[in-house]
Amino acid sequence: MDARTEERTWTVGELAGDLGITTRTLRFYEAEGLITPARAGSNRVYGPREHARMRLILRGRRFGMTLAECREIVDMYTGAESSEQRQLTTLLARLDAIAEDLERRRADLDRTLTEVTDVADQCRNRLTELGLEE
Amino acid sequence: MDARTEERTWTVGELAGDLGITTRTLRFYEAEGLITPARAGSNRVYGPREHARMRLILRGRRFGMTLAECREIVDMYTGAESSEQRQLTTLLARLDAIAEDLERRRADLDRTLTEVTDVADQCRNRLTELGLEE
DNA sequence: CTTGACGTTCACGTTAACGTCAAGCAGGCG
DNA sequence: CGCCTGCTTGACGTTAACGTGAACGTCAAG
Repeated sequence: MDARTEERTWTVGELAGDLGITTRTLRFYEAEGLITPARAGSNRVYGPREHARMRLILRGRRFGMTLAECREIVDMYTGAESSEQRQLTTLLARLDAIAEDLERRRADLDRTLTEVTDVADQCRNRLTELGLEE
Repeated sequence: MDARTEERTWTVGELAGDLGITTRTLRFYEAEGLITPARAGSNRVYGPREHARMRLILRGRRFGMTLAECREIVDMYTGAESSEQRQLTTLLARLDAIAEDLERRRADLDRTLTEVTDVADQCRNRLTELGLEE
């Protein structure tokens, strides 16, 4: 019965619930060419591949990337194995650029984090002072 | 001549150029209550205080915060010294929540970064393979 | 005195990323 | 059978964060 190729599938509603988004978002992303689920008749069928792809996209969104940027990256991921030498080279360049950007963001975030915790510490000190004065 | 209180000032255009944004953005932020520059006649005059405030806001924006969130944070920063005990407590709670969020983002970013560098490494391996085969 | 380069306010336009109906089909259930 | 639930495709509405232009003031240079 070919049981080993039986992969889990999701409907729009299921996947949306699973990912914490709405069905509208899934359909919108499809219209924008970010995902291409299979069809059972007219109904969308999402497989594990689409599930992973969506998680990638959503992570991109969390980092403030536009949908176009998300698509670019996800396409690069999925096309990484099948690429020819020339494409691999340009892909590698893009990946390095992205990594560089991410490291900049990381440094930025670290600075912000220490600043925030510093202010929080000042608050704590001020509070203990106030507590001792009265 | 009270020279020690002479602080550097900027016009809209200067500050915009300095921060890499447009004058429209500065005026918009003012209309939204994020900054309140002084005036020389009808012209806006920005001091070091506004400059720093803007850098804070822009950093918030880089992290994908909305202007409302930026305002909240910046207001908290500047109001940190003058606050009373009750306000300090709620302020501290907010700061801790923000720090927690930032740490989550940081972990997320780290995961992404390692993933990207992993894929890049796979690319490099694949490229050296291709180089050896021919 | 006119020409630019800067500033001002007011107001409508734009884009991304969805939300929100509307109208209709398909299947299961009491 | 009627109803409910969940799917479908449009199509229009919405919000944030500015862009863009109009219409005007002001000051220094030529």
